Amino acid sequence: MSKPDRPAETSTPTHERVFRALRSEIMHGEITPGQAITIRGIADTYGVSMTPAREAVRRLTAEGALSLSKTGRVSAPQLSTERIEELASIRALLEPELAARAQPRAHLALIERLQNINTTIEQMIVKKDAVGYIRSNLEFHRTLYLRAQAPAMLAMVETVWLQLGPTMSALYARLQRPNAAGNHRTAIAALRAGDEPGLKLAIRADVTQGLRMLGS
Amino acid sequence: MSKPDRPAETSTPTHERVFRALRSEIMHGEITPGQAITIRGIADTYGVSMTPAREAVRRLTAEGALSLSKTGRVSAPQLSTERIEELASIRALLEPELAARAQPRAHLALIERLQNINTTIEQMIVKKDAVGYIRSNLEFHRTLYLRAQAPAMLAMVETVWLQLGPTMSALYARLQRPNAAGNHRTAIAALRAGDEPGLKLAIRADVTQGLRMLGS
DNA sequence: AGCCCCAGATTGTGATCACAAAAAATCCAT
DNA sequence: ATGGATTTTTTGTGATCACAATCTGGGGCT
Repeated sequence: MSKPDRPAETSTPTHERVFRALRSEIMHGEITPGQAITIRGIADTYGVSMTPAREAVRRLTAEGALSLSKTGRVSAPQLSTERIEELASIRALLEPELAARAQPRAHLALIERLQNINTTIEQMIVKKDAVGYIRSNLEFHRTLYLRAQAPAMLAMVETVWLQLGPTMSALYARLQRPNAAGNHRTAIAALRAGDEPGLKLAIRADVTQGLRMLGS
Repeated sequence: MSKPDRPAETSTPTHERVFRALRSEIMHGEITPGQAITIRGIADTYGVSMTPAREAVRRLTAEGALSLSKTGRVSAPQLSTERIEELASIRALLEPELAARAQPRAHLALIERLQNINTTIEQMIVKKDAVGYIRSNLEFHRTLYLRAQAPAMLAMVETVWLQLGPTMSALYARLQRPNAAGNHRTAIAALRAGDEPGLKLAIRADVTQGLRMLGS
């Protein structure tokens, strides 16, 4: 009898596609701080009209990923030293909690995934690949935090990552990367041992050390 | 002759106006969870076209203030119990820190302002005015945190308030309000005494107690 | 009565246009 | 050539329109 069939699965809207693409670029540091962003530029970069481009920009500015001047011009934000330290503080408050919540749910496969990601991080450090380093570093944290079953808290942390993205990429040379892999190893060991205080400490150290000396 | 003169100071854009108005309504609990929101409805409520209404909705959804179904319909979010507790946890992590940062900068005038707001809160409790209670309660917290000089952290906390707004209003009857004023008094006393641990404890108690038993 | 199906109304989405403000390029007088 | 005024271009903003998907009632069939 062939019911009407539902072949036309509602495709994801254009503004959503553009939003996701831009957000990924910003979070992974592919945008330079202060770089001018124009709505029309986005529109014909992605081959769409102004409307979805504008909506994507609105969402991004709402998340603090883009800052707009009084005249409405948008650009990737130039973060002040105080702002960087503030965002680092937020990470230091939320991420240990996420790690602690993930711990009881972390099984062996997850730990192995984390180790694999960590070797990728080390490779990126050797290759001095800023974008690759940021991407795999965030993947490490996200992989762990996804187990926390705390989507709102994870979303909040991702917003912070987003705001830090362009700055971290621009100041990549000043980033204290050597310790990152070490802190991650400590975290993994604590995860294995079921040592919650140690895990929280390692994550906190990773976050604060990595972002130290970013403004000088 | 006669220089062009600059009388037309660029007025705040329409989408900004609509956004602020909607955001305030949501944060203060004037929207019922699950209530359907239509772009055209917003548009002719505020006497504007669809474009700025859509942009306001986009920003609000980016903040989690509105949730949209797969079909694109938007509504005030129905928070699950787990989500409520998660948001309460975020408040419990961030707000004590904001209070602690505000403390060294808190002078006498601020403390008096807080006391005045607190008496207003008590009046709202007596009058059983849900919206008034939420509004003045948030004003109490915001007044304190503004002194923390931590705009990013405050913005993050406001986002959480925004997400909780409709639910808090709907479940107003279950809110443990009697203790609110008491916790606030404890916080004020700690503020006066320069007792940072006491202040952080009072704020944490206020946040967690107030939101306890919101899902049953 | 219960259920299904279809027509009409509602709604989100994307494109296009007109307009004003701002930025950039150009020109002119010194 | 240089600095300031002016013209040209760029850009954000808001409105309107067309279209498809969705939702809503109503009517007819079993």
